[in-house]
Amino acid sequence: MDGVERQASAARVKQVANVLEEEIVLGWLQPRERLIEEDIASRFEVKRHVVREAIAELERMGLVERVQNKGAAVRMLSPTEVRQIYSVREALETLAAQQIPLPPSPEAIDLLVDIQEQHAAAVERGDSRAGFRANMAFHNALFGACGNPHLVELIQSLAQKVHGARSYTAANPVHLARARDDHWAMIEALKASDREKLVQLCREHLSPSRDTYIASLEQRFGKAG
Amino acid sequence: MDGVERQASAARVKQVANVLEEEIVLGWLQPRERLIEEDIASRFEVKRHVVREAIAELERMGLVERVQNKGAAVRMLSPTEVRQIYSVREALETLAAQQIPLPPSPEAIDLLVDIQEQHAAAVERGDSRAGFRANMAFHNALFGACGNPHLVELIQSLAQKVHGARSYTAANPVHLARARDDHWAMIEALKASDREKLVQLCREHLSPSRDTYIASLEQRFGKAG
DNA sequence: TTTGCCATTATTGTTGACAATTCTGATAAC
DNA sequence: GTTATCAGAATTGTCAACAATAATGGCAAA
Repeated sequence: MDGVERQASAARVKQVANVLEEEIVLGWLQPRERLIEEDIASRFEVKRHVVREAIAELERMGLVERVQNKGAAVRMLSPTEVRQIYSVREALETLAAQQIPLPPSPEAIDLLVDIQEQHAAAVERGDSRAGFRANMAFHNALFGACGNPHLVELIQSLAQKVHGARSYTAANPVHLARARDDHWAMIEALKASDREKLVQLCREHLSPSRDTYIASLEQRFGKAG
Repeated sequence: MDGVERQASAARVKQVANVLEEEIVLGWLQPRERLIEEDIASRFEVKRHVVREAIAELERMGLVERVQNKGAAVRMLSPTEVRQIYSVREALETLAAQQIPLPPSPEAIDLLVDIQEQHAAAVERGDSRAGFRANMAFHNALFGACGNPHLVELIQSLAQKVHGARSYTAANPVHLARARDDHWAMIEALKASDREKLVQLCREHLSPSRDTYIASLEQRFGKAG
């Protein structure tokens, strides 16, 4: 028996994919940067076929682009794509917000407050990695309250797609602080059973990161795209 | 040089996945039925790792379920899941219908008419396989006109998830005829630039297959689930 | 200096063999 | 007759070596 219990391979695949996802989101891996299977394999101490599955997962999420015999590279989203994705996100997230039963259960509130305290702490100490995780957890918990897991799944998948577009905001203190405030306001709206306010907050919560990304993109590469 | 040009493996994976998808949808593969990797591999004359990727794809689509060391089996959707998925489908498809620019381009109409003629012909001669394909093509073309590929992608993925629930309707002449009539009506609404009618048609188009599936499921397994 | 070609290297794709696990059916104990 | 146990078969998971392809860099010709 090994000292460390041997994980099921499915779990290892997920783990590798998650770490790579974070590194893309946080901008440690730049667009166009290639993902070399063997390098990743040795880094995570897994076999190459595990890395292959993880990369396939990232491809499905839209974070990475694969070309036959040329491998995978971090994907670059065009401003148009970003706009389209955010447009659908807005529709789905407001839809979910409209379906959250009000008043929410005390447990749901407690969970959100719990997560949000972690998020606030991460923002406080400038830990963008923990901030990213807590942010994702908050949105999952919030929209999870709508009671339709399939809707939540779609929201998650769309959020994942633009994660790559968030490296510009995920490390920016101003945006992080703003997100934190938004989250607290959402919790207040839930407590007050103010659906209109909640929906509005969800909608407005999306714009800043979208606009920041598009602006920085157009600045770097010109207005085309 | 081979007589048949050798396909890229990515294409072969897709092809295998598509055929298996059809067989699940048409009920040739029953729920709980296992998918044996080697059998499939020899049937399609591909290597096992190709089959594995294809099955992983089906798992992502939600058509099969995988268990560690036990393989994949056709997935059974509970009535609750079906209801939840259709609820999101309705939201997304009406959303897309609302975004289709009116009046539509003549080319778009021509394309839809073209596809729909194939669909009608398939219904006429009772070819459920061709009917399934044409039906899918019609919906892709229709919602594709909304101009947001990411929205279309979500609609497709949701449709795929409940494909397995459609084996009851996909082979039923009454339902096929009804779908055919609905499609023609949609084309008419497009021609008339009658958005309200179009949206209504899209919404009502979904109910029959959902209700039929749920009813047959509850009849077979009782009202639980 | 630049450009085109070629050999070398780096990387991905494919394969078959083997290991680990689960399923099946027969046998024996109760 | 039923249940427990176990060997063998069937099936999935893992691996390392090999093949195929694309990237790299050097060298010669202009």
